[in-house]
Amino acid sequence: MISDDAALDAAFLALADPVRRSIIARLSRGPATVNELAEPFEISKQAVSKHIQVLEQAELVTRTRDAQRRPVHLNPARLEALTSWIDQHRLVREEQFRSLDAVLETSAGQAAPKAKEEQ
Amino acid sequence: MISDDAALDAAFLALADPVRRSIIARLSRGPATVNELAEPFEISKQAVSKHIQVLEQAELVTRTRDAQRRPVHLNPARLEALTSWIDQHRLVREEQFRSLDAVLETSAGQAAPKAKEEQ
DNA sequence: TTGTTTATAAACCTTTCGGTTGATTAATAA
DNA sequence: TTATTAATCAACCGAAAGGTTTATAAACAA
Repeated sequence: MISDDAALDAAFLALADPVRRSIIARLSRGPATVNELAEPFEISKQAVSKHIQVLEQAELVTRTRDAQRRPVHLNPARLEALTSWIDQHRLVREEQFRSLDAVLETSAGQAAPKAKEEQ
Repeated sequence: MISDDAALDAAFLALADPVRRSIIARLSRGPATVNELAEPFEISKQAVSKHIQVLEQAELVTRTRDAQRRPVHLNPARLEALTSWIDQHRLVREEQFRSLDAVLETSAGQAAPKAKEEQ
């Protein structure tokens, strides 16, 4: 389970690009080589290679070796770590919106409580 | 449920920053004003205001009005949309990694010559 | 009215991102 | 050996991100 800032930065940033998300979607059906992954896109193979490096650095994918090929594999554990982070902050209290004024009144009373940071 | 590329870009990008994730974490405990949200950080309030705009544009948060204040509220639905996207691509087959060569053999059948033999 | 609080806008700077092209490495095939 | 295939490296470019400071707007309090 990651909760490290830099690791979350890298992972969320990696998913913030349609090409990389598309690569993830492809890999969810099984491993693929760079050439295979590059084929659907109109950008250069080098650009796709860079995208894969971004995903790899975020540890969302791993790579193996098969002769000249460097097959790319999804790392489902990292994806799960992201849903885990999100779930921890998804706020259940549905009434929070309605009781806004009351909440503000209360929390503005004293100096704002030092945020506890994500964990 | 969002699946729109631009919306996903914006949402994942918004989470790819420790300040913005920290803001989300804070908001998961209830709404807050810009000043309250800015207090824990060493950056300027203007910078925090920009971060909030990024979150707002990604529709991860919404804003209301309370006199001079512009309270920020979490939008749990958007967060859920992200976990939903991830879950759709989280690949269950655990054996995928082991059967790499077989998979490559199959998918490379028409594109490449003879793949490597079993290890 | 004047002043204070809350927040944004505008201009600017530096770093990073996503893309390109051309050269290079590594493994394999002939 | 030479050629082919698979992929990366390196240098470069324009656009966007994240920060700053200064100035402005909007609501309220006196």
